[in-house]
Amino acid sequence: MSDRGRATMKDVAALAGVGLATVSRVINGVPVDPHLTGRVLDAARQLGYRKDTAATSLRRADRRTNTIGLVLQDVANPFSSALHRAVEDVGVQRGLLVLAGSSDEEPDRERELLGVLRTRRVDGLIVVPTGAPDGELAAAHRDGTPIVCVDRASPVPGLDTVTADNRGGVAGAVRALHDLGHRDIGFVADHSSLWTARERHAGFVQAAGATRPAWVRRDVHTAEAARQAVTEMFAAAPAPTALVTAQNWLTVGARRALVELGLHRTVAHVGFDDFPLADMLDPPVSVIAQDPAELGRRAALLLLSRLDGDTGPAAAVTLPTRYIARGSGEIPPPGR
Amino acid sequence: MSDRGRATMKDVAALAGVGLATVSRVINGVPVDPHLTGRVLDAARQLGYRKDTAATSLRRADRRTNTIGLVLQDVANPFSSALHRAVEDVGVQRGLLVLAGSSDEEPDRERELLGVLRTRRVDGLIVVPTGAPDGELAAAHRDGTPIVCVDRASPVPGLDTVTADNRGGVAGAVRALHDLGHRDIGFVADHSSLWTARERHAGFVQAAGATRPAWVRRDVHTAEAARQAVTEMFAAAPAPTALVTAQNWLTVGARRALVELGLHRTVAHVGFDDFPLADMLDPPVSVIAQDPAELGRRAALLLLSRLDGDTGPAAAVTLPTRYIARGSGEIPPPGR
DNA sequence: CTGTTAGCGCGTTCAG
DNA sequence: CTGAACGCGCTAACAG
Repeated sequence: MSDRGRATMKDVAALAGVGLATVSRVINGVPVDPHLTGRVLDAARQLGYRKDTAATSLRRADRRTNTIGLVLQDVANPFSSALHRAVEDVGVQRGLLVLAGSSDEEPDRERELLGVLRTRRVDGLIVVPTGAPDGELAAAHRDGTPIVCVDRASPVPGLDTVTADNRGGVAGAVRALHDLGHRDIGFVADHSSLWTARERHAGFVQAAGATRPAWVRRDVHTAEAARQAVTEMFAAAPAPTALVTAQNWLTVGARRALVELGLHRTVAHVGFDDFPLADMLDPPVSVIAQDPAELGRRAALLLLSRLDGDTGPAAAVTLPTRYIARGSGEIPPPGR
Repeated sequence: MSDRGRATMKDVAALAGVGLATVSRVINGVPVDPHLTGRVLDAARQLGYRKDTAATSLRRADRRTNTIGLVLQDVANPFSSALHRAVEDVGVQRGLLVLAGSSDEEPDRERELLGVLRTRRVDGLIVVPTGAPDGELAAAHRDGTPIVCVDRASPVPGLDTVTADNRGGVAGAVRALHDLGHRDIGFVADHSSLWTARERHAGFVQAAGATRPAWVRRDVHTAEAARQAVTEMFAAAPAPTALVTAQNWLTVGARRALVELGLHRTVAHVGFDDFPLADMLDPPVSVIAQDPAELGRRAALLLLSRLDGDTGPAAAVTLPTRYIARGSGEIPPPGR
């Protein structure tokens, strides 16, 4: 055996005094004479043998690497990391490892990541697509790599998707505000290049109808920008009596502005997407919650079924959202 | 060429009308006749060729896979995911991909993950160790795989470590409370099996000296358990005038208890580890902050230097913590 | 059931 | 400079 570098099957075979294929069989659980099995396992243990996944997948007929690629917006983002964890949990039961990367919403970075993952010959891909037309995604699809888009619609036709009912969630919350008596409702959303932001806006328009343009702020991307947008919105007269913010960081920035203006107990406020400690603010923040873990779990299960040979038409799973009334969304308009 | 499955170097060579080795040279940037280079690149583009990382690393002399393994407590935990992102950012500049997994503090799961990562022949490992003696870690070390332990001390002698100054951070915060006049200080910490929990406790003891046993609660693992522990601590007389909680979820649970008891504006409270929205609670929560991203960045840089051949003795980097005064820790004791 | 042999796709000799 | 031959560690097909 070589003592620099790891032991190989050949080393194990030599030490156990059996053929190479017998070692392969034992290691892979193919029935073999129990006596030989013992000798092989002993030799393997003695040498600290671990089989080489790269060589295995190179030789196997199906070329499986037991690895799936996961392209997220940002692995450090709570939404993304909850999704990541759910994918990991499903994968681990099948012996799949996850290669995760962050696109930061940049199409170039997304392409690069997908390229590297393709080079790694991952068995499948789960992607939160930036939405830009993406040759790598299309190429991976043509290569026959199963791909599931999650959280957002696919930029490439024919891919499985798992998304939340963004539109319906916002529309429902707006209707609830309307039922409370609110007629003047403001709206703050993220970059319109994002499918989710467009969907949430569509839900708002669907339920709120036409409103003053100054009360609808789109392409707001950071908590700080949301703080400014909301400050402006409520500095001018007339101001809305209720506010819907379409992303969790925007919700936090908006709340900060409302506190600064002394309006946080006066203006009704509902955010899209739940966040930690939302219930510990004063008043607690009502939200339209989606379940990132469930999005990830469903995407992973869908991918597994494709890996198992399911060749049915592309699935489009839509998961419901859930309104969580905590207080901030239940404030009535003035004079009611 | 094969149309099912991807194009190989052979396919590219055939299409370009050159030898296999020439394609290899062009793809790997070894100088080649510019005319041939063009033909090869054209053919590669035309076939959507991507070189196969598995085959590459199998054949290369150094066996590099350009992959590093990252074993975290939980990829979905904000601390872990911030660290993950920092590792990714350092790695991406070197073309390294990250295989991340969650140990959930379970030694068995940790061992299994490390085993799989070893099978993948990752170039290096960054691990938040559970602390249990771990044969896989030791074996990987013996194999010559560079390993950096981060956030916690290494269970295996001779590994590089990057940790925060847990002990000094807590001791400093306790001294600040003492300077404010506090003499009766409670303490709540996580499982004593965790190195960080033991260090933070040591820092508390070092600065606070002997206190009533009922005011020191260890092995408290969840926000809910912290809520109960703090409720009990302040239900009995005498109760402390200040409280230090040694982990962010425990801090949140403790604050919940203080609010329920109506003591959140009366009892001084300092938490270890910052968390989102700590500044938006009332009163804002003072914390001993560590920088998970910096921990990850330093660990990754240390790993890279090992990959570059640094064979110096094991490094033990300790990063300072930073006290963030927001209000809750600046409440004086009654009658002062 | 076991052993032998031939490649998987690529990098790296070695001749030309 | 280029191309042919070899082998990395393993599995699949075959022969015994």
